[in-house]
Amino acid sequence: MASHDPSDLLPLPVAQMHILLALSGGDKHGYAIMKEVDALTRGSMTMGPGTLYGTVKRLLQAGLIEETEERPDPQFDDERRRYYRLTGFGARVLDLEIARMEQLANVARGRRTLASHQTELERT
Amino acid sequence: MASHDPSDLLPLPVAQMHILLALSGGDKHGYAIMKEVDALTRGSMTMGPGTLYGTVKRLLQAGLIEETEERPDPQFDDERRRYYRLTGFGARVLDLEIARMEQLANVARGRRTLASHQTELERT
DNA sequence: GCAAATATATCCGTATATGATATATCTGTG
DNA sequence: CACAGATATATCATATACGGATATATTTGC
Repeated sequence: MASHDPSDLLPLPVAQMHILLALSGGDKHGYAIMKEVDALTRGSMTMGPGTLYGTVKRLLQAGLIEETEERPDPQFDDERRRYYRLTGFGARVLDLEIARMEQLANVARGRRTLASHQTELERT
Repeated sequence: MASHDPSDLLPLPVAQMHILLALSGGDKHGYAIMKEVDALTRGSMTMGPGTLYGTVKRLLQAGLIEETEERPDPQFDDERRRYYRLTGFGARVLDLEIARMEQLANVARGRRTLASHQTELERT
């Protein structure tokens, strides 16, 4: 276990954020995470296996996700699968990351709409 | 000058996004960008010179920003300064990146509220 | 039976991020 | 005027992150 303060991990690398977001909808195995990321970004971000498994390893090590033995649907399961779950800590980090993105987007939106006229806040 | 399709550059690395956002408020020199990033993120992201000048170099190379000879306030200027300006291309990329963040944040918000665990969001 | 999809994993080159370090100038204050 | 502290730019080395290529094996559908 590394740091206990979730804000120390911000800003979260994009790949990590995507995986946490995918897992926020429930436990998933690696391959399912890949497809979920594709769906969540409407196909604009395709995550390959290199990014996925490398990032999963980092997330496990940082305690943001954990592997679980529970098989969501034991009847139709595939033995090869390894399921991952968002930890409480991971959920807090994800919430903070979402808030960070929203805050930035809001600042940006404000600027882009004002962009035509030069607001001159005086120099220091 | 690399690719002409702005969406090829997404997702934008965080440092690049911060600098473009800082410049969206008007031309700025390096040191001013650092302080602006600090202000825009309410002090939660402090950008050091290593990140700043390295990233500026990449942004110049990618054609997202350009150096300008115009001195915003020639009377009280500092010769050492190098001013940077968002290009039209850079502005398009920034807009797309903002939209990307908003889209992700919206997806995330939807999920988090369905997650049935009470997050302590400050009441507005 | 066989092809395609599913599933995991690692390697490695490239891209990014960042603290440390260096250098020099400008500004305000005593 | 001397001096400190802020301003300003730049590079280096290291750490971290990303992503294509490759490998291997199983499962599913036809």
